[in-house]
Amino acid sequence: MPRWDTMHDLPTGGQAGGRHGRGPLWWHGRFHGCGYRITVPRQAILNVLSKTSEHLSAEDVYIAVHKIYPNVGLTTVYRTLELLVQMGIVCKIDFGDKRARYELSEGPKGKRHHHHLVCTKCGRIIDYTDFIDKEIELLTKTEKALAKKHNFEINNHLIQFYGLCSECRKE
Amino acid sequence: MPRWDTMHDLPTGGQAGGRHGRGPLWWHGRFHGCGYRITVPRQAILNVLSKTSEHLSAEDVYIAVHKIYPNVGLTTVYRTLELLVQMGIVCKIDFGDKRARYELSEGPKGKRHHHHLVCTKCGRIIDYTDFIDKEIELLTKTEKALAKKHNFEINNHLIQFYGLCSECRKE
DNA sequence: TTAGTAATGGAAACCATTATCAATAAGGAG
DNA sequence: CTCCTTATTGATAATGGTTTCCATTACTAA
Repeated sequence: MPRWDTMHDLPTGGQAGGRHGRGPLWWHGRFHGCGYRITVPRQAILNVLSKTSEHLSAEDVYIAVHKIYPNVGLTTVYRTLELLVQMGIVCKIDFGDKRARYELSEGPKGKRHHHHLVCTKCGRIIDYTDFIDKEIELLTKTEKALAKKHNFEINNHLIQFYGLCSECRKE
Repeated sequence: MPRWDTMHDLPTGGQAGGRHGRGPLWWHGRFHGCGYRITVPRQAILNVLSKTSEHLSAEDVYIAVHKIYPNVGLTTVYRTLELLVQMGIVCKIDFGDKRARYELSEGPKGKRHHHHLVCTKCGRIIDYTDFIDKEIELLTKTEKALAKKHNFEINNHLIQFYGLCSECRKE
């Protein structure tokens, strides 16, 4: 049974190194800077999010973490995800299926920035990155104008398309 | 106490006439066409939605309807809103405050088409219509390309900006 | 080592939304 | 207008994702 005092056996390296070009554990600084502690559950949760390109629900994360650290509770998963969202490290997305989903965020200008096509019938999600450049251009312009007109400080945006995926169109 | 057999006292005219240029009760045809019945609760709910420019939650609608027709239940409100969404008459929006909100939809090309600025601190919602033309242009282009590439039939889209409203920026 | 405080996890509470099901009313046929 | 069929309704109970509580545990600094 895993123990809380064995943090060192956590697989912390892996993809994180190259993916963001910030070396492994790049988020440690962020945590320390905010006065947050680096704990096993938090590392495990971030690790799960780093290793997938899927849109995980809190329960998905819980199950994945639970396989390695059965002691981590669902409550902690929710709390940690909320914390990460608030820190801007993770994006919380709603696809209309009654459960929030989470993915690592890379900021609007990041390489992996994408939006979603949501199938309203089967719930399938397709990520797309097409037109991102023009999108960013328009968004930037819009953001500036809106910020000026409404004195609104824009930090994030959401774009989603809803419709029927190729499978569901057949029927 | 209102009775179910007094449908005729429902205020059905009013804004509906000019707003859509379709005359009052324009949705009656839609209902009949789908085989749906026109009932007091449904009329009352559509009436409430027609008379406001706010983003009402199911409970908001329930309370408003309840003032005139105390017999209408919350369940029916949920059911009717769901039906209207499915018919495309109403838009269901999620602002991240845990409750769905509803507003009359006017289609992407309609005059009143707008998007939202959501204050992540106080929850305030600001409608905006700026850049709608350019937005529509990009969206149309994007929709076409995505539909082609992913064989996805796009029926709707969602754009939202998140940030801090003028009030919340002060603190 | 020792406080002091952040973090955790199990259980219970929350609360918007749905399912159930008997009672009721809309709309068409006669 | 009346009857009949079936959609619709509404009170209540159930659901299920998310939060709250709170006693326990584990970092961190001194």
